[in-house]
Amino acid sequence: MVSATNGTAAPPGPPPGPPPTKENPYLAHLSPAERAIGGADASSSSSSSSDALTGFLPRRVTSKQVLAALEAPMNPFTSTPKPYSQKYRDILAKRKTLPVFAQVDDFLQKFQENQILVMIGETGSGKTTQIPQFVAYSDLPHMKRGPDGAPMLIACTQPRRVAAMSVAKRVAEEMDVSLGQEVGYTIRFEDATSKPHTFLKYMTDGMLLREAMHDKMLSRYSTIILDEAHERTLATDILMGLLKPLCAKRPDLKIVVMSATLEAEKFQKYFNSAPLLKVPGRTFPVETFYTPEPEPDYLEAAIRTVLMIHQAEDEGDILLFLTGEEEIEDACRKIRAGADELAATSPEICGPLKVVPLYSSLPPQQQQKIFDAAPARLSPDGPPGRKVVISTNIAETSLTIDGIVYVVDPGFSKQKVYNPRIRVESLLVSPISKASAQQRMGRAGRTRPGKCFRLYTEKDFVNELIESSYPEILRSNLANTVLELKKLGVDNLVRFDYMDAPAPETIMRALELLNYLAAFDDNGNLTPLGEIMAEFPLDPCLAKMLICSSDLGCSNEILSITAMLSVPNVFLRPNAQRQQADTAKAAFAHPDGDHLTLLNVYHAYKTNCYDKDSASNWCWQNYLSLRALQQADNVRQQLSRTMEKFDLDLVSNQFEGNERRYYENISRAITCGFFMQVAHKSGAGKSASYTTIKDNQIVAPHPSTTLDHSPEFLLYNEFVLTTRNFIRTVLEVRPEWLLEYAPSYYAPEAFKDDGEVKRIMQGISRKLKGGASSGNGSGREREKKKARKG
DNA sequence: GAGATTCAC
Repeated sequence: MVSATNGTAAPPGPPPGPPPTKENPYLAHLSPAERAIGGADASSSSSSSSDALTGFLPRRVTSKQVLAALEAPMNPFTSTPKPYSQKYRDILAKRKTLPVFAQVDDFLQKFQENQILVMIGETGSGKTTQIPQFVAYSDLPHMKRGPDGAPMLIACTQPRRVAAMSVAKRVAEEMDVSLGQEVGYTIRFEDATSKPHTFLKYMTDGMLLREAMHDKMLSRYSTIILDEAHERTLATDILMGLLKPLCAKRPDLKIVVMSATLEAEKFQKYFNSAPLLKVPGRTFPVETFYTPEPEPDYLEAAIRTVLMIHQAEDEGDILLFLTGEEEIEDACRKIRAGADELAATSPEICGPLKVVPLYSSLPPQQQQKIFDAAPARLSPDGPPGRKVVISTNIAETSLTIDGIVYVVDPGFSKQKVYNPRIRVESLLVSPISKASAQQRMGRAGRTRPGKCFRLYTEKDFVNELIESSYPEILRSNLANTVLELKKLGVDNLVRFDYMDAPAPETIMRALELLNYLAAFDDNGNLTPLGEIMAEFPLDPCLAKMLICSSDLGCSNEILSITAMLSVPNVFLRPNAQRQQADTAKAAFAHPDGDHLTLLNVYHAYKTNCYDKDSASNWCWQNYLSLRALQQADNVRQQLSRTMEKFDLDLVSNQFEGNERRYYENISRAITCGFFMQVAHKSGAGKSASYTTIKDNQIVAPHPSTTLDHSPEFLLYNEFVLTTRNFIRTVLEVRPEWLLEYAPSYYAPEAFKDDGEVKRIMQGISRKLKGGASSGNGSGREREKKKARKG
């Protein structure tokens, strides 16, 4: 039994767990009544519901037993006995044809004999729906009780909310139970589970990570299944790093890591050579074509290829992958023009072509169009119509379009990159990985055999494309993650067992920031403030600003601003109506900065939108995104609950007759969180420019700003690297506040170079020291006037 | 005087 902790070759035998008792070593964790499943006590009223599970020994279940139980008359998973419905049997017949079903035996054996199991299940294998059910027969979580008296749980994590919801719904149907009872899901803003009944829970990976913050042992879970692990989201990576050592402390906990395609070896190796189970997929063959020579202009080549397919290939829809909104809209226009020309010149060969763009910021109504049928042929014996969807990589994983037969893959996507030196995340058009290329190709073979046209050479595919995309953890600012890890009890962040360790500089940058924000003390330990900050689903700067706002009497306002900053841009600016949109925005503009403008918008939204109709009308008239505003409202509610939990008062300062003060306190609170993101003006008049403090990057306020002047100090929410260095969502701040709320960061000694900012800070701190002896307020007031002149 | 790749708490 020595190897039980590391998931390697645990010999067949009693599973690790509670100490054995006389009657049945495997049921010791059950209450006496529950132990009777073996058949000894048949008099209890609930026994009939358990008939199907008679003879089941937890984690020593055979495929024969499972297959028999699936055919039983009564559902053994419901709390009161219930006969299976006809629908259940119909679905069961279909389930049995899934590739995973052929491997129940293999799965159960490997699962039961090992603590950790790695599974490769290709698309269409049925792994996401079936494996958790197989685990349920083995774990019997509904008959065990966790530390809080509720049933034990099987978790299956997903990177996306929609997947968690839709799979849970499907599995509830398959098990003939109601969604939210025995089978449920948990995603942000929505918990469709029932504590006394749920034993199988689908959830987003981020949600399980949040739960781990409050229960480090994850003691309610008997098995955790990490699905889509190959996507390597930040949350999945952190979860893997937490679960690996947890296995030693929880010998009864089992882990299944499910992944598509390659890289299984990497997962196996990481989890101490865990065994591997391969399940074939069920897709149609896709023939792949490469270009003989590299294409100098992929956009032009893509358009040409789509039109070529339209002329020369059999009926079937096309999916083209491009990198972004602008490129997609551009390609749509050009392909429409090309198709019109073809239809005019050779109507006997080319039928009608419907061109549909797809990207995430498109309103849902427009996104639905990807599911429309291809246009009909113009005459009964004319050439068939065709649909072409031009999409970002949203169609690679998040959205599946049935009926695609041809995929055109230029080999590029926009990817996030992080530069820790200047603490900036930016987007870069980069070559995709082999794994992405495979994924794109697979989209052609979902309903029948297809073709994939890669607009690069085979040689480039083999030699130039990396195997898999870099995991998110290597491409992100980790401030938030580092805070979370500390809260999760990870002491040494550098020695944490990452599957791929981030650059030390990225971690150092995060630690530094958290130390300046006073979330970490100088020894790198979490402060009481840091403990609270970690509870907010926010970036550390936002969390700090929100927490500070209570003392400044403006938490209601900062709460609204935080929510607005946490959702996509609320301002719409359709190409054809830019001017009208800008005029509409001007009505909300606050001259001192965009944060205050956002506050105006939120207030206006709340006063003008009291029902569905008023909301959509008002937003439409004001060029605002209703979707984003509703989301902001949702976020605001969630944050206010966290505020209450920590007794952070929700308060406002008086506005009437006190406007200047009202806004000043809001600006001060924002400064508490964002003092590290401030730029200083150099030069004057039209030649004025801004330089970020300490990082010394030359930046310009983003043209979308509502600021109407050029203050000496400008705080920014975001640094964006596009055509130039822009700072977006900016706010005028006073240098005295900087020194007041971040004395160590702005102490004159903390500046390496002698610059103007250092001199200003020297001046202020001298005055403050002088003023301290002569009282408080008046000295500071004089200081402000002085600073404004300078 | 610009321009969002996608998810997640």
